[in-house]
Amino acid sequence: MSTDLDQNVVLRGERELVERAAPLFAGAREEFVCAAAHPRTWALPGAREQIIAARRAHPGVRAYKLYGSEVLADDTAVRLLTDIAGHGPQVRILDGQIPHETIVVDRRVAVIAGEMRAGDREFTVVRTPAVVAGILALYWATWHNAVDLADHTAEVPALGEQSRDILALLADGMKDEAACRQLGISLRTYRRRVAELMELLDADSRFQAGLRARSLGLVP
Amino acid sequence: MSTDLDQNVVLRGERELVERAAPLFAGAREEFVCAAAHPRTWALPGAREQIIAARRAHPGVRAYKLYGSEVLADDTAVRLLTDIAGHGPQVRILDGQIPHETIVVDRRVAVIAGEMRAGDREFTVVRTPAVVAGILALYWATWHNAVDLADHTAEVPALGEQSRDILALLADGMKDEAACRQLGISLRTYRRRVAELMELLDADSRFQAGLRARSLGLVP
DNA sequence: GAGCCGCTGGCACCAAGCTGCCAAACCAGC
DNA sequence: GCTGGTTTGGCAGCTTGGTGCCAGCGGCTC
Repeated sequence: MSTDLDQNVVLRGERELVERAAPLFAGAREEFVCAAAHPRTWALPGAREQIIAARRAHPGVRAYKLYGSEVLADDTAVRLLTDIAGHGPQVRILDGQIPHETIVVDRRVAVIAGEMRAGDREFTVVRTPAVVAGILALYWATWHNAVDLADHTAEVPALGEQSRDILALLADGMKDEAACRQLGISLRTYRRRVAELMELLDADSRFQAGLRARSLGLVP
Repeated sequence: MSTDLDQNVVLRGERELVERAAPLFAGAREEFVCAAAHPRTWALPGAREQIIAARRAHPGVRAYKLYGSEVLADDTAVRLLTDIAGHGPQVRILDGQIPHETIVVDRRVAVIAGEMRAGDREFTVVRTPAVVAGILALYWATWHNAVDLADHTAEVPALGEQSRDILALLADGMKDEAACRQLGISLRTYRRRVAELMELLDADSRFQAGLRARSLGLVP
């Protein structure tokens, strides 16, 4: 373990992290921000629960948790995060990857996870105020562009193959007449499909449907 | 000036920054990433040009420049950045603020601008690998969600007050009949406006118009 | 004033979209 | 085979959207 004027410390392995930094996490008084690829970041059993329990003892702490979009593919992770979000912390999902876990406590101390080395991960604890502030600045910039977990799970009505085709045709600005011929279905059925789609998107007009479809990323 | 094992250094004032870190910037061999609120960050005359000239001498260096959305309001800044983008560096605009300037050179050294102190700004130079990597991770996450300057200047057809109202009404899913009454104009004129809007958006159908309006961020 | 814009709104007409109704077709399971 | 439920498509009628045409109303210059 190397020390820079006792400001910046490198910890090796989660055990050491838990021993040295857990009190630090639990000691959060105002703000606890965290970015990670996936909630299952703490390999060490119990460490996670310990920290969560400590945090729940201080409900005044604002907690912000940011994850990469890959968690959305993991149902149990989504459930876990939804549960967490129900207990106070704000949870957002970033459209992209978060390769390095980062935690900042009370705007004073940052912990950055690093590479594996000799089977253990390294964690760097940073206290230099300007560096912590710089990390936070980037964090908030990223946070601002991420979307709330609730919005993420609410959306994406999971539509079928044909519905996607129809959306594509609508997006091309094609008339119903031409679109239904292209799909090899009758005009009546095509419009039925569109109506179903609009109901699914909770849209009152086709304009609104286009809007929603774009918002939900259902169309390129 | 305090030193942590000569790894992390705090520099006071731009003069010291230029003296100590300019060679570092100019020495970039692979990658030069930078985030700032505004390109007019270097108060010291000449420093900026010096660095740019040095960088142009090494065209192999990939340069990434990220700015806050406030620069879009500054015409001269936009022109400057467009010029820069024409010379190789990628320039993106983030939808939000970037309160702390950050520069990372060759994935090895990070410079973070801090507070004013005694009339001078402080700059912190970080070399700790994990911290630099963590900063970069957040940087790229942010970068990924920012949009290219060129896209930004190309889009946004700059529509008037009433057009925005009409977009809002369309987005509400309101019928033309109701919308025109709300605006206090005739149905005929309302539809004229909508037709103009659709031409502006290059849309063949209202669905497509909704799509485009959303893509261009013309509607919340 | 007359004459010339450019914009607006009313009318008419057509095109496009929406939906109820019913018969035909399809697809289980029996 | 038959039977009951679902899906499809045609028809019809209605609503909504789209646009050409022209009259009216400013504001403008000459």
